[in-house]
Amino acid sequence: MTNADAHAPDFSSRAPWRDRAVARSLDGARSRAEERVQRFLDATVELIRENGGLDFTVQDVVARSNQSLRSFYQFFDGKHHLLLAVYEGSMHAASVTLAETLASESDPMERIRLFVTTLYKWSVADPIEAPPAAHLAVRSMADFLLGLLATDREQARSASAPLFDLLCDLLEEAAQAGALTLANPRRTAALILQTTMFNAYSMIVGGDPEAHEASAEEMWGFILGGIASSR
Amino acid sequence: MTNADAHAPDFSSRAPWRDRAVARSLDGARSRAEERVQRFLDATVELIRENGGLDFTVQDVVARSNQSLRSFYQFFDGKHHLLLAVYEGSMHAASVTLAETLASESDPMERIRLFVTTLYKWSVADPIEAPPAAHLAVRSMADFLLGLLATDREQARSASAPLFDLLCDLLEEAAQAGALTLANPRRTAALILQTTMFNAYSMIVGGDPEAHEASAEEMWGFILGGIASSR
DNA sequence: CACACAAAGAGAATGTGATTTCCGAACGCG
DNA sequence: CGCGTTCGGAAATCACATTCTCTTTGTGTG
Repeated sequence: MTNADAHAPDFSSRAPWRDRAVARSLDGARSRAEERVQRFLDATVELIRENGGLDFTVQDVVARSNQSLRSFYQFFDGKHHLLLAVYEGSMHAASVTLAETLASESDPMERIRLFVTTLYKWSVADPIEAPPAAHLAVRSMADFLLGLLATDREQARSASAPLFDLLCDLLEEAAQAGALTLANPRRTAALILQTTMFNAYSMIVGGDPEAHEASAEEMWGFILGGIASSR
Repeated sequence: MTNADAHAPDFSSRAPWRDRAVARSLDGARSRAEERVQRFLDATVELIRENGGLDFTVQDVVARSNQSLRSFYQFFDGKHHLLLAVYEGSMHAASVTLAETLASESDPMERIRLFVTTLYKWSVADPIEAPPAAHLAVRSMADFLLGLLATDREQARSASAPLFDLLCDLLEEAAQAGALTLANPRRTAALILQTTMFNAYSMIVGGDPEAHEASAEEMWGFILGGIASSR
């Protein structure tokens, strides 16, 4: 959030006047704090990408971001809250990127298909060669997410909301267009998300850990059937 | 595995002759070792059931089973291997119980439906009020399973094999009977298992965390559509 | 300019668990 | 009876998360 996105001129990197102005106007302290928080988040994302999982230490995050333990615990309640923040950011970024991707497609059903296959690819992707946007391969955070589901249902729900809401919209769109009839759009959306995001399980258990390309369509077939029949 | 199952006479609890015979014939040491391993496993299952998760210490397991840390590390490489053993046992027990349940039903499609709805109930059940058999609510071990998927694909695969194989058989049965046409039974089986076992996600994300009863059928509808359309 | 002070870094101290190690008692066997 | 293996008990070690203390630095004020 520190940097403007790529479509707009990048004021932040060359414009000392702006820094000064912002620092002076908006309480200074606040923006400085936000910048420090962001440095922690960025360092965390880097670490997750590098080792494809969550097995890094808080020390690593601190060192990577050139800050101190003291500051870390000033801004975050603990590692758990850091991960939650990263997860939320990741889901949000994913939904934004997806929405952009979807903009080029107008057929409602086709939009849903694009949503599913794209998210699928991100979920299955090797965490190291990260997905295009600022979000992470879902796989890297899957165990955190499950832990969250067990302990803080409400947080899990709200963190997942961006993707969930987007998919709900897509489903209702399709329903409006008469391409689909749904008894319960919300639960259907949840089932689709679940099927897509936890696909690592079936990839591995079902053998053939290679054939990635084929299976995106295969899974879409499965989901499509599930949707279509629920009328 | 220490006790014979309920359908057979229980030789183990009253039959000193048998204990002696076994101990003398099969190398003695081996059976004694197996008994000790089993005590660790039993204690672990108890602990998981009691607090509905994996947040107990190795010390707890040791104390509960009246053995020593030293012995524990003699038999297991670490907590991870203990959990793996418990998970394998759990999946195996689940597949046995399911197979028994299925025996009373002859229609192939109906058998699949029974498989899915039963496993679903176990997966969603409150871990404390454990499922009927020796296996655990899948939910209690879900985060372990995901960790395993990330680190030891091969182990994850083989541990899940009992359920997977059983479902594969059911699918092929149905295919033989002409009730179904499947392009790739193995991947379909994996998708079904995934959808069923990780349903906690969609239960929570999709809101309505209560309505459990309805959703078993709802999910079966989703899966049925997915299967049926994949011809 | 010197001082008070909040912000931020360095890193030692603490606490919880997992994993290892050491020591001595109990047991099976010649 | 004495020897070697097995195993319990408990202390030692390690890795990390989390806290605490002390020092430095930047800033505004008299």
